[in-house]
Amino acid sequence: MSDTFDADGITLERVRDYVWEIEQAESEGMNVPARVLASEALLEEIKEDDSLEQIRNVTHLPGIQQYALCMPDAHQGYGFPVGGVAAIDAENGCISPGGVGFDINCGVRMVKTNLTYDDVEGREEELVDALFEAVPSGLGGGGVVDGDAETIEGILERGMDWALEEGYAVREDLHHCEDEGYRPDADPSAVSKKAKDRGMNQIGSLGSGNHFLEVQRVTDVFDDEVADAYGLEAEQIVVLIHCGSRGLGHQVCSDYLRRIEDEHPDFLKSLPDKNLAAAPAGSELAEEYYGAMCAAINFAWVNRQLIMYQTRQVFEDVFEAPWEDLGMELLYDVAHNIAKKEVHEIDGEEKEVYVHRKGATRAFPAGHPEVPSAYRGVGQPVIIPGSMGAGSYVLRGGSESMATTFGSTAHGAGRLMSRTQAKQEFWGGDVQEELREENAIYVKAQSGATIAEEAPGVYKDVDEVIEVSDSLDIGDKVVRTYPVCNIKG
DNA sequence: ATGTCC
Repeated sequence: MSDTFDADGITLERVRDYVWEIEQAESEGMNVPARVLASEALLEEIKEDDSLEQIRNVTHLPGIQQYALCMPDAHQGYGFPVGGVAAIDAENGCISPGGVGFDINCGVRMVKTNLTYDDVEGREEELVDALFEAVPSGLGGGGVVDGDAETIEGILERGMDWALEEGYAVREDLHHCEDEGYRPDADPSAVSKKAKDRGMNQIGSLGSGNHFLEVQRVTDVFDDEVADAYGLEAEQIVVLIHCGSRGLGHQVCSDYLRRIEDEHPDFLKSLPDKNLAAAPAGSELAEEYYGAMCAAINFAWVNRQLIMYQTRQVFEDVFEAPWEDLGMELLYDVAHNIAKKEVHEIDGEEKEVYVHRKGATRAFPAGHPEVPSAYRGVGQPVIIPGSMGAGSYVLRGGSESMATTFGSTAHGAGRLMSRTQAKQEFWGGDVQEELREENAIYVKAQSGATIAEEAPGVYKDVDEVIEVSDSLDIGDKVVRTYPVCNIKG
């Protein structure tokens, strides 16, 4: 077992199993070291793109605490790597839109059912067609709800509370959502009219890219006690919904990147990559971005709620029973592109930090006060989608997450290649046919190109990613699922 | 991710 890993000019030292460190070079402007949580096999893949340079650049941000982190699914992104975690002093540091990502509150929710695979097998096409019909997907406009200006304000201001008031949610849905589906710091007045206009006709829509709705079956139970607390068991049918804040969140990110360039040019010039653009903590711009981002977070939660609402209707039609009788409770909804003010113990003292999780999932452990009461005894559910050919995992927040990763773990399998490269390697129709004939997985998409971009071979091995999380006790395996049918943009 | 460039 070697103690260093040479990644083409960047040297990583092994701290312990699955923990690698890029030493802090103060002369180069690094404020802290960088850490990468990965097996050697994953590190071999991670080193092939710019992730390691990017995470080293992140350590230059003023006020960053302890170390910048790459989760095991890391790949290169815009400024920050996707799969990046950075905790930055909320008083004397900064907040970075690039550390959140364009798709603010991209995230995942899992809906349970009391159906088993036997109930669905042979009816996949009927189900996938009905879901495709009921859930708007693809680029551009068209949502479940036709919004006006007042609707948008309500959603941005109140998040899932809006959905409850309007009859799209039941109270229990809010309890099974990170932050109860509502960020009180949201400031709709900090969201541009252009962003609101883009969101207006996208309320309740999947979007494109890696976003999808997938019916799955539970294939493996790793922890009986926690699975029982979550209400999950072998052969059970569940539904996974993966999407974000659509054009609205994208526009918020673009607007504030532009304003940082205009209003803080000197600060920007001091950073190694202009795509790391950050607003100094305490500045008016930092407050406005935080308020706008929180509003976009609320929008994304309503978006996933409306897609779940439609899913419940579809199951009622197809399986001819009220959704309550079908056991279609929300297990949990997690955000994986987000920055939040949180208090963490750092060097023995409690400190308020902006925890940036860009392609990383909150993974709070048992006993944490922010874990909903139903799950507080075992830790929060962490939902990690794999590719449409691999299946997904439910983890529980692990005992070491607070000490190791500011309460975070991975968010997916992580890409192995760019979308452009994926389209050269795969053809959508072939991928779709192979999944159906060899794996009995029914995929329906607006665009063949999207299927190629999201082909299973485009992703890292989700089992390997989860092994790292489980071994480090930051997110522990509870159940694994396998796809039944999938709709996407 | 995204009305894949204002």
